[in-house]
Amino acid sequence: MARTRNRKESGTAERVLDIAERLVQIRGFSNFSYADIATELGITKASLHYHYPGKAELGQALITRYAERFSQALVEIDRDRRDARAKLEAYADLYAGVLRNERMCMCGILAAEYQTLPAAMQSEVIRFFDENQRWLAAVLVSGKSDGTLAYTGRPEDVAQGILSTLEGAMLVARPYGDLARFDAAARQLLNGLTP
Amino acid sequence: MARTRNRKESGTAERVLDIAERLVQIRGFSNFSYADIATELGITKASLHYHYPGKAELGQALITRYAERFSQALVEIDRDRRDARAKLEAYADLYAGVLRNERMCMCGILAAEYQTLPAAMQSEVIRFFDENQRWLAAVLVSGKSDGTLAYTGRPEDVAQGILSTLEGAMLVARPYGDLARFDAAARQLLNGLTP
DNA sequence: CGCAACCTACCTTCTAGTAGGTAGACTGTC
DNA sequence: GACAGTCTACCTACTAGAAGGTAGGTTGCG
Repeated sequence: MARTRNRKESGTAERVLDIAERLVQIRGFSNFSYADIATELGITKASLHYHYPGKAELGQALITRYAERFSQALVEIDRDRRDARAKLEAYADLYAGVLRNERMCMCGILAAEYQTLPAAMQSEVIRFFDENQRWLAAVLVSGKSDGTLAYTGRPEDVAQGILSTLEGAMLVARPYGDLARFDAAARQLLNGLTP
Repeated sequence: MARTRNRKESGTAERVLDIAERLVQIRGFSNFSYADIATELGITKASLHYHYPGKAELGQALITRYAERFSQALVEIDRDRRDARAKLEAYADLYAGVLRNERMCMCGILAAEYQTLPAAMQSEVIRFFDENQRWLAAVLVSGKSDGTLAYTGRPEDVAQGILSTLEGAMLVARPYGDLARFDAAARQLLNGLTP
């Protein structure tokens, strides 16, 4: 068992994703190449095609892993934070963490290049947003119950407003290289949802 | 005078900008080529280089014209709308108009590809955001005076929050092709600023 | 003529992607 | 336990096409 494990498990395929993920979040999907990854990893482009037959497949794998990790983070927030308000703060902090690494949310940057993305990636981007909004809507509903959040209108609409604001705050803050800019927008958002 | 006008003034250079502008706002700066413009215009790539020596120069001209038009629109809002609240609504409607044409705000999409942009374009993007925030901050201040707007904190921070929210709402709404999605976010934003 | 606005015909570099090969580890059979 | 075959993870060497860009020629108007 241990033998089968240490045969590989160094996981070139996974390291490819790590590098590609960073490149996407900084430069965008169409602004990095197989050559960039190959150079950084110290293997050839051809080997990359062995792991991911085409850039479209690599892109899909990228979003899938990103979305899974994000989901896990949401589960952990649900587990660790008591009230809805604290959950929302933790959610905003997820975004701040990405920005702290001088990156943009992957699906945010992919939304910008949406029209040029392979179809499979397009639907995965939508799925990511949908899942986030579902989670946020649930938090908003429970926040109204436990009295830690206040808002008017449908929770779905408010959820989508929260997502938009945070994505936009990242988008605009990054050219300035200014985390405070994001924090200000996030605080303002939370203030608007405080009873 | 009329003679000098109709010699050219059909303005190939201007038509190049029109086409490039549309392409940038839909696909992003690095996702269109000189060949795309040349084909659509019915001239050769080489002729394009006559008008704009390189893509960097074209990009700069693109932002400059876009920013000028935006400034004009802001002047018109100042002229036509009485109170600050109405100005803010008109401002949000500027964004909605862009989205109605199935486009993204040019500087929003350029912010996403910021790291790969020529330096000259980078600073023009920043200038665009700065100018918008200055205008918004002024509106917020006058809104507090005339009692049509309410907010806490520094007007500069609130202004940057408004910009972020609107850019983010466009970014997220476009993959869905759903204008209502943007409107919901905009209404929510304005509600939060209502006394 | 002189110049603006185009053209043809290139060039280089980068792009994703392919064909075909190889070292070495693993598996099944006698 | 040895041999044959297969699989994994890489390699070299290549392709076609698209990218931005250039040199130098042509055309037609004032």
